[in-house]
Amino acid sequence: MESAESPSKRAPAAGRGNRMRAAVLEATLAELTESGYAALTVEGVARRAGVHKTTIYRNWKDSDGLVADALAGHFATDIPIPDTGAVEDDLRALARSLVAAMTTRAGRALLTTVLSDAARLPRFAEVKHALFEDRFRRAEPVVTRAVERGELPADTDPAELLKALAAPIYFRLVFTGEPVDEATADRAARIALAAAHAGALPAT
Amino acid sequence: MESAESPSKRAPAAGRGNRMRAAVLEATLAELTESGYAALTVEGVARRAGVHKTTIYRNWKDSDGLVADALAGHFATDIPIPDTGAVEDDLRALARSLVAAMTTRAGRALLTTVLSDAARLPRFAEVKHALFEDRFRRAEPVVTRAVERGELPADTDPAELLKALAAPIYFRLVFTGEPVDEATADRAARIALAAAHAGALPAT
DNA sequence: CCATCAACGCAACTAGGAGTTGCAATGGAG
DNA sequence: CTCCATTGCAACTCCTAGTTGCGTTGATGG
Repeated sequence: MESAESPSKRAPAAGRGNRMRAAVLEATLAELTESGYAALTVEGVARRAGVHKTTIYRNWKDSDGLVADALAGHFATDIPIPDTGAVEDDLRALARSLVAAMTTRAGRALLTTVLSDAARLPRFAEVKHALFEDRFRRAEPVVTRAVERGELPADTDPAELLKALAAPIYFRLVFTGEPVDEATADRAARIALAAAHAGALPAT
Repeated sequence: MESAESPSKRAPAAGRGNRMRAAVLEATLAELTESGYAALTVEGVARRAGVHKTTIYRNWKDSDGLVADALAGHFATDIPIPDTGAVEDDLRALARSLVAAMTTRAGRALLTTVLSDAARLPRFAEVKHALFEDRFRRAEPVVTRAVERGELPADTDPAELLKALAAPIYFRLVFTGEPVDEATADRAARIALAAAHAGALPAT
């Protein structure tokens, strides 16, 4: 998404903008974590970043673009895809990775932000999509391998199984507010596996 | 939660305040549905309700109290508890009721509001609790009856089963944005049932 | 090493919502 | 029909969004 170079002109000062950008995005995440999306102010971010608000407005279209950038950066780290040779272990590993990523203070707050009504903005929808669709697609081999090994019914839908795995974890995180730990992850794996074995997750 | 009567004074004009209150709460829901929580303004609500903003400030502590009241009112309608004699039918009925309640435009928008960072305020936490804990508790007989009939393992945790039922539905609603219909409800019932039969939902 | 110019700092705006206050208008209970 | 609680209204203060013009700075090419 970076703009093309204009070779006739002098190169724009390289490190300065990047430092500023990093400071602002970090400050945005911190503000979101502490106060939430509805309470976010550009001036607050500017103060925390040690930057003037005009600088922010010159680099981001509006505060939503800023938040979207910050979230995209934070959730850019991919979850490792396990391959132990046993579905149950793989699913448990996936679930535990998810739990670990979402139980940090920042993870919770930023998840909340992604789910807030900001989600009606296209930029946020993209971040959300990357978080819940693309990530899941990357993990699908875990299921297809298990099917090939004969551990799961042949018509098991990989995406559906992964959603059945993630749903109980996100549900506790976001809705009931109950503690979420490795036991939660293991239980989610057990539920998803039971559903798959029972043939409750057929490809449509 | 109504204030105690003061018998020595004249009775406060009865119908007026109630009409105003209803108009304001309805306007609040409409604004939330259209624009979301972050974009909500007291003046906007006042305009839509045909009321002056001072009136709102005199009747509600702040805009959060207003939103909390509106949400509590909207979600006050309870879901009917089925008792068909067969767990599978009961669970399907519960799931379908949930889907019906949450797939209206207002239902989606208000669910989003409950999940927004407004949730860090105590008033919203109460609404959320009523929505996700109390409701579930009311539905627990569906599970206990099934256990008594021998349809489910004796150590099945009612709350866990109901959460396993609701989780996939909410997950699609809130996270992936996929369409949610009766087929989704039926699949959720199948997943929850498979997990229960497999003994994956034991009481802790 | 240093001049240059893009990017940043800064002040001063406009616009609008949050939340408050004093007073006038009104409508419902008695 | 009267009275007074409640609402309408205007005029505030304070804060943030977002913009503009100009002065300042610092990284880079020469």
